[in-house]
This record gives sequence, structure tokens and C-alpha cells, in this order.
Amino acid sequence: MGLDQFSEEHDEALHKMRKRVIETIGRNMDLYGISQSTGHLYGMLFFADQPMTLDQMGSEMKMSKTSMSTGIRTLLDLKMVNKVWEKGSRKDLYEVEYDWYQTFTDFFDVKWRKSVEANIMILRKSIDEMDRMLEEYAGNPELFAALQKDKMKLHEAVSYYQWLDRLIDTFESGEIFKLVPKEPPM
Amino acid sequence: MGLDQFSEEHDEALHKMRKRVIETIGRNMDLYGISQSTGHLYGMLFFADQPMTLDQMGSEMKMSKTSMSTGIRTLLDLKMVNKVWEKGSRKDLYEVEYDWYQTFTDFFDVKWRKSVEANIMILRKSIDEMDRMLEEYAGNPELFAALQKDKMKLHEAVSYYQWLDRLIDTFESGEIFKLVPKEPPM
DNA sequence: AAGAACGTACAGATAAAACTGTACAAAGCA
DNA sequence: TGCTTTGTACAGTTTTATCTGTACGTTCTT
Repeated sequence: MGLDQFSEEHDEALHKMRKRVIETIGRNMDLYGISQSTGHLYGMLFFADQPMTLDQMGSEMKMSKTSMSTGIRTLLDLKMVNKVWEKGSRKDLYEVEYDWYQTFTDFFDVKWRKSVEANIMILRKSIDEMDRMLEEYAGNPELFAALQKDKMKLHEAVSYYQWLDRLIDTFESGEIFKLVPKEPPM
Repeated sequence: MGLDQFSEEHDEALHKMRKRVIETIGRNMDLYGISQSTGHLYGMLFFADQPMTLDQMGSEMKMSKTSMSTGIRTLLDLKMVNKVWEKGSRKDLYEVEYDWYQTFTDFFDVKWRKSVEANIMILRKSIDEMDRMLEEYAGNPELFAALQKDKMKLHEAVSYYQWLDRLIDTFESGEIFKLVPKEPPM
């Protein structure tokens, strides 16, 4: 629906401005691993005056309902949009999370955290395996040296991921805003 | 070039371990907006004992030289690998940046910073335009209200991006390591 | 200066993703 | 309970990204 409530010629300028901002938001959304069209969907919702249904989005974006469904699901998973219930309607309504600081921290909590944990797990497993191999091939100097070199690399990788894990903790706890306040120090 | 120096049966286990870690690294590399195969290339380089040439990578990865070239260029742009000069060889040699903390901050400096700056510029431009429209359509209450609402949203977006800009500053300056030390506090 | 080796641009082929329409399950309404 | 509406699964199509081979410019060697 968007601007339907002001169907006059002035709206053209507002529409154009919104479109430009939406384009920009959508283009830079690949940082979050989101496709451009889902980024557009997000941008459109950003300017929406009230929560929207899938059908409304579909007609606004001129896209199929299925695409809207999958796009919204992606945005929901990243907590970039929220589901809103409105009594009397059995349609699902969605609106963007307007607190972008929250969106930022949620993004890292959802996407990066998962990756960090998976990596640490695999690395630990590999280090254990490596310890066994180090014992087994203690008599083969060359192989032993190669194993130790790899093991050191894996240990350093684990340290890094643990740091990343703690960094994400500070995002999630809001501690990061002590170091970098939302309001710039004048 | 990998394990060729130990062509015995024990190497199987080491190879397998490396492969698993490489797979994991490659899979989670999409956080950096990098394709899976470029992620594999990175993982392979991670375990390489010395800097490698494009041809060596090509034979190790069983991929075309062109793909190696474009993959390496991507990794170079993100400063995930470095070009190494070796006197006497006119081939380009590459090795991964083993300081992953550096890689992390470089990533934000390269990718996010660009995005942040582009967004702020577009938003400022739109806010200016909006001020003109607010004057022009002061007589149209509904449109005026809509404009003000949008303008507020844009202002909040600018604030957020400025915060992000300052956050990336703390990454780049290393100040972030004061809040989140590399060595975990025991 | 001529030749050889190296890296990349380009165009075509292959693989992956995004999108659509239909069909169907779930949930509210009569 | 039957009827309608809403959201999603699935298969097929379209679009986009990735990969390959050839051709060519550049640089180093002789």
C-alpha cells in the first residue's frame, strides 16, 4: 500500500526518495548474506506505515506470494523483522525491527555464533586426533614436525574463535556500548 | 604443495584431518561473502607449508588457473592472503594472512566501511531533499506528517551508521582489544 | 630483440540461486 | 461439519553466479 493514501502528484517525489533509499539499503544488504530482492523487501517494510501482510507486500513488490514468504522467513530468522499479531485478523503481519543496534547484535548472535561454535568443535576434534597421531608417528621425524606445525595452527585458530565468541558476548550483553556509545561523545 | 613430501600411507590420516578442517573453514566462509570454492582455496593455503603459486594451487585444487586467479584476487581484496615476493622467481606467490585478528578487522574496514559510507551519503542527501519538500508541502497536513515520519526514520538510520563507523574505528585502531582482550582473562 | 613464461580478459558452458504457479495442509468461520 | 482463507512445499523455469579454455598483453630471460 505504501503511499496509496496520498494519491496525488506530490507523492512522486516522496516515492522517488523512498525508492532510492530502499535501493541503497537493498544493495548493501549483502553484508548480511541476504539477496538483493529480500533486501528490497526489507527496505519497503522499513518505510511502511504499519505492519504488512504477505499479500500486501506481494502487490507492492510485484512479486509472487511464495517469494514473499521465503523472503520474510529469511528476515525473521535473522530477527530483522518481527511477526505482529493483530486481533481479528488471521493473517500474519510483519514489521521491521526498527532498533538497528538490536538487529546488528542479533545478526552476529544468529549467524556468526553458529559458525564460531561449529569451527571450534571441529578444531578441537582435529587437535585430539592430532595428539594421537603425534604419539603414533613419533618415530617419523618429518611427519612429526608437520603434525606439530599443523597443530599449532589449529590452536591459534581456536584462540581466535574464542576471542570472536567473547566479542559477540559483548555485543549481546550490550557491553559494547560502553566502549562505543550510541551517542557520539561531543 | 600439501603433503607430497610424505608420500606414505600414514599421510592419509593427516590429509583427512586437513580436508575436514578445510571443508569447515570453506563452509563458514560465506560470512565473508566468499564462495565455497574460494573458501576451499583459502583453507588449502592455510595448511600450505610455504607460499604457493597459481599453478600449484590449480593442481592441488584440481581447478583451472583462471579460477585460481579470480579466487586469489577476491582473497587479496579482502586482505585474507598476501602476495609474497621471492627473489629469483617471477611467479607470484601467495600465503594466507595468519593473523586472523587482522583479517577480521580488515574485513570490516574493507567491506562494511564502504557500505556504511555509501549509506550515510544517500541518507544525508535524502534528508536534505526532504527538508525542501517539508517546506513545499507545509499546507498538506497528511503529506507533511508522512514526510516527518520518514525523516525521523532516516535520522535514526544515520545515527546507527555513524555508530557502526565508530565501531569499525575501534576495530581498526585495535582499541577493541582493550574491551575484549585476545588472551581471555583467567 | 626474440622467445618463453606468467597472469588475466573475455566469451561460452556449466552449476547454483532465485522466482513462479500449483497443490495442499492448517486454521478460522459459517 | 463443510467452506474459505492463509501460508508453505514442491517442481519446473528463469536468472544469476561460477568455472573453463583460449587468446593476448606483460615481463623476464637469453
